[in-house]
Amino acid sequence: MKVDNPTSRDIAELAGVSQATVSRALRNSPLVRDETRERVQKIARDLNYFVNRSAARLRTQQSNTIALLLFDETEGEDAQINPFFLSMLGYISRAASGLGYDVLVSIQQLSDDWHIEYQASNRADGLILLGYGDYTSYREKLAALAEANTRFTIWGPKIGGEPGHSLGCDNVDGGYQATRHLLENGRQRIALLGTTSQRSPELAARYDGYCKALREAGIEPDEQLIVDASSADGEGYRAILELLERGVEFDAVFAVTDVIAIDAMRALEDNGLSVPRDVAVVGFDDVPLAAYVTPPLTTVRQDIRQAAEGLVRGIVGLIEGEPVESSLMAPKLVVRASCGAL
Amino acid sequence: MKVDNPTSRDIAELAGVSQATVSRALRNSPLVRDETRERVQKIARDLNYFVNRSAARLRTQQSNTIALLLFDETEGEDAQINPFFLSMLGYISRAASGLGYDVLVSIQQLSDDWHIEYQASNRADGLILLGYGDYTSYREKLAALAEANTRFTIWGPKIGGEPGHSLGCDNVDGGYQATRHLLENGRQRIALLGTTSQRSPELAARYDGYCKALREAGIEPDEQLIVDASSADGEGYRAILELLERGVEFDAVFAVTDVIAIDAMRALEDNGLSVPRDVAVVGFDDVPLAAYVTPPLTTVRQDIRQAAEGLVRGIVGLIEGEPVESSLMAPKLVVRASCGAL
DNA sequence: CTGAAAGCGCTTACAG
DNA sequence: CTGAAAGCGCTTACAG
Repeated sequence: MKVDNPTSRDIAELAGVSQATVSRALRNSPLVRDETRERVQKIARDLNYFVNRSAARLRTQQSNTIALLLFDETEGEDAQINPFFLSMLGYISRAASGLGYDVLVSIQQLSDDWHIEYQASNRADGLILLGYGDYTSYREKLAALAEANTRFTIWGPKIGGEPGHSLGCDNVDGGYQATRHLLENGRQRIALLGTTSQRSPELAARYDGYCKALREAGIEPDEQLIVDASSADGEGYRAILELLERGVEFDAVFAVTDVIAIDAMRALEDNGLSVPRDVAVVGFDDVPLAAYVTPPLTTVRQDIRQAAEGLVRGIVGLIEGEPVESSLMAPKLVVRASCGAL
Repeated sequence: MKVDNPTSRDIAELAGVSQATVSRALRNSPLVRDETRERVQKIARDLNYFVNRSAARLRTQQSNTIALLLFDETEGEDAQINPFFLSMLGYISRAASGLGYDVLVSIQQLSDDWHIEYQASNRADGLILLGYGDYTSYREKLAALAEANTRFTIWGPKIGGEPGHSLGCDNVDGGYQATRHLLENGRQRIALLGTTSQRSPELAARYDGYCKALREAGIEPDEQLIVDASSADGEGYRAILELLERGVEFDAVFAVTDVIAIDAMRALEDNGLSVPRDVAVVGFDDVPLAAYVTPPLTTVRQDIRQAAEGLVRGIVGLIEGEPVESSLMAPKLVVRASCGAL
């Protein structure tokens, strides 16, 4: 009764049926009589038999696997993946598993060109791309994927004309919510720390939302209040210094990322400005640190779980031939102390 | 010249050789003449051909895939995976990819029992288990894996008698380093916040290291200085209050996790004790927050990358039949301001 | 409801 | 150095 690596043939022999019937019974085919099905399944269980997925894959030409390609921005040996994507991974894995798909994870460098291989080699039925939000750098890669009829979905905003399915955060709405919240709390001179360049479409969209909220309140965005800053170390600090140097008055700051915001808060305090009394601050992303800084940072949060589930639904839809549409998710304002509303 | 989903047969036809020769040429077999190999490979490239991995897997009975099973401690819908394991994932993926293996990721609940299936179904050649450090709860599962001849390696300390390969942090050494550092900086009355229970062997080992350092300095561990505390919210705070209530004198605290340490620092400050002037504090883990609290926390760090690479080497060794031994990695003390040494 | 048969696309011993 | 052939373990049309 002990077989080492049992196959469906072994089960068939023990059950006294054909191998085809075993296959049907294990897949709960309605073509099999109840009694037969149960007998076969019991034997399979007793033998610790599991369907050989390699064989099933070859036969069905499906892998029931999704490849999750994480783009690693840091060239070099030390992989530092954006923690936002890392925490998405947990939810992606669960959602995929719920739909019967395995998840293959790979870290990719900008120079890598293996994307197409995943589907072409039958290792995966489709791809989820994380960290490819900056379409401008990846346009060619994405075009090549589409050219090869690869199914993929991407986390990021759709600018228009890009191939493939995407799911993104409505960054315009996020910037709008942040700015509007400051306005509602009586702030009038709201500085923007970030970028207006289309090189970073996600960040530029947050700026657009900022402008929209201001104009809605009858305020024309003021060049003097806008300072360029990236999320690199010290950029937020430097931006505040520049603002102070300009001698322009301001009573609030909207930073397009939490990293910039936290850095900026330090600069404000160092220069004798109290947050939020003198200057209210709002960030974007809700990084784990945001809740722990002093004062705790008001920020805009993207629902990671919803995003993950949307991406999985998207790629599975593409794989199974259902219609899927690219879409944007509404972010949510998380009010803490730094904006002065508490 | 355009074939939709080319197979090795298509390449063979175009190259005017047999399908077997194509297979050999693509795998760089020395049996193939240089000229032939190059001709075949060029055609494959031109056609965007990739070896069908499903077929290769079935034929070779290998998947060249490692399953990474992350244990999720939070039962329920909201997957909150320990960030330490999440960041390990990046390095595991790279190391595996360097050795020619794909990585399949799955989040598992305690109630799940799919572990065996991964290898039995040919989805993976072996498993890496993360978050299964508390052997006592998993002993049965691990025994079942071993019983089924599943190859696996586990992150955690080996207590003795457990089946399978493991790689862990030398927690005794970590606790020893932390305590010894405090002693060297003149602290004599060092409180321990944590647990001595064998239910948490990793934490208990840190306590053992603490005792070892004290005894080496001629100090007998004092029951009065040892307070039970878990990493749950507020436990570190409560532990300090208990210590103060006992009325026992102390000039330093070694907390077995950073979470406890950070919580404890807050309690100390709230009770008018300055860190590190009155009480020096050392934690364990080097969580991201540790560098950002005030004062920055001195702590013990495990080398995530080294751990990841060790686990991958371990499982690949098992798969490829090389001898592998379970081992412990030495952690490293990261000196910041909270211990008073800076 | 069940079985005999074909075939998915490779890899590799065997023969030359 | 190359080819013909077998076979990995399934799933599924086809026939009854």
